[in-house]
Amino acid sequence: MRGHRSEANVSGKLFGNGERRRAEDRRVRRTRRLLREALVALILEKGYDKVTVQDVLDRADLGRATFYAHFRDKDDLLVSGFEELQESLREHLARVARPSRADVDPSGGGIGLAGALFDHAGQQRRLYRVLMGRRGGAAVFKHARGQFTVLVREHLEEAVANRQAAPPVPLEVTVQYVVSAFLGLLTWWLDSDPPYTGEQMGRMFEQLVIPGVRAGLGPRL
Amino acid sequence: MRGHRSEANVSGKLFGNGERRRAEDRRVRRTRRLLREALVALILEKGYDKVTVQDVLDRADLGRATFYAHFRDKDDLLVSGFEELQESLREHLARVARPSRADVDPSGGGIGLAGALFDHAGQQRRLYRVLMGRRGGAAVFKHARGQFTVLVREHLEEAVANRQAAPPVPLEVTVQYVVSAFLGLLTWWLDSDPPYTGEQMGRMFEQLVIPGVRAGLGPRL
DNA sequence: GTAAAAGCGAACAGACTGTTCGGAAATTCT
DNA sequence: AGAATTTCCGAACAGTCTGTTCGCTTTTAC
Repeated sequence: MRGHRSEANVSGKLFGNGERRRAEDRRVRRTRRLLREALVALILEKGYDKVTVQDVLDRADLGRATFYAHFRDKDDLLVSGFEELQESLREHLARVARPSRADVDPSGGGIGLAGALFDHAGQQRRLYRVLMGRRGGAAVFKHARGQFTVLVREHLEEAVANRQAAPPVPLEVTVQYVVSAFLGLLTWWLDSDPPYTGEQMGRMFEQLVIPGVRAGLGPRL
Repeated sequence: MRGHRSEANVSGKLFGNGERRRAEDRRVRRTRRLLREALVALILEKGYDKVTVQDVLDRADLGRATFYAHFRDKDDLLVSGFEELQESLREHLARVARPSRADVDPSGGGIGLAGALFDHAGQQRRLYRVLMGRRGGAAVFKHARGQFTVLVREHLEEAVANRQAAPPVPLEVTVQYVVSAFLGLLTWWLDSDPPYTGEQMGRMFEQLVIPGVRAGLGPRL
């Protein structure tokens, strides 16, 4: 019952004995799992804002002190779920997505980056809905948006790296455009549950957004 | 001290005596103005979520009971500011925007719809930041998004009214795309304060988004 | 000037937060 | 299996915020 999540795994890659990625005390795993499950269920029922720590406690059937032994507050608990998802996404992308610049130049072998993301979201729909949907917590959404913005910015910077003229639209504006369009379509898809597959959403996203990106970045060299 | 805002102005277009839009009790005006000003200032300082009714009361220097005589809760107060802004926007649009379909066919006399919106936001920057920016309240943002979605949907439905073939991308997807891109650029512009005028932002928005809309709606007839 | 409306301020019950404690229970290590 | 450690429990706590009530005072409209 030492500290909070922030302290966990400080040791990095070194572990005490033979077993890699040493499992924590079973009670700890159990408690955290129960808390996360309770939170997710409650968010889907009432929306993040209306869920209190008290609700989570009651649902998970755990003591108050126990919660604060593991998480600083409600946000902290939600973020822990987000980090888990991030790991899963990383693996998914490595498996299905085309190597690079997929969102600017959709001609490679795998599906595009956007498609891969929609795909992953479709598989983990429940969790995505909680983290990214309208019922979810704004804090995590902002966090995710930030990460995603960095990703897109890198892609587009690479795309205009060796041009001479400045693009017709400032790069940052185009970045914001892409991110907004993507997240907007994603959350709409998650929340209103239309009959399109993740792959279809990815294709539609590309049809809509890529022409604008081309226009924003300027003539290809 | 009867009821809340919801009851106000029920009479619609009929007023008791000669004066149109009869002014309310001066104390009422004063109180509401003080509350709104306090809320706006506090949101810009701390962000909507962290502002409590108590804060607003202290800042406005009003009694607790007085607040609840006018507004149901914090959200209600914020929404009242939103409605005020909406009125102002309506007038602004009537004055500067091109008549219709401005976002699909940017060739008319005035500036485009998007440009007009950016323009208005630039003039009322402070209030817009509070209502639409990241520090603002999610509830109002959702509300605004809803209204704006209806507007865009109508425009696009009109644009595809007499086609025979279905568009390559379902209309609703295109609608969500346009709304997301617009609101994304708007909030970014409001929050991070880049050196572009509202008119410039409107033009950039059109450069980025219109190609996608054309692709999404399909070949023009 | 009078009557009606609005503001005041104090007090209230209810909910939630985040922290503390010692004792009870589970788990790990040997 | 037994000892040492870690975690959980549960109750209680001070503190904050909400939304409502009440009788009294002030301001306003007519």
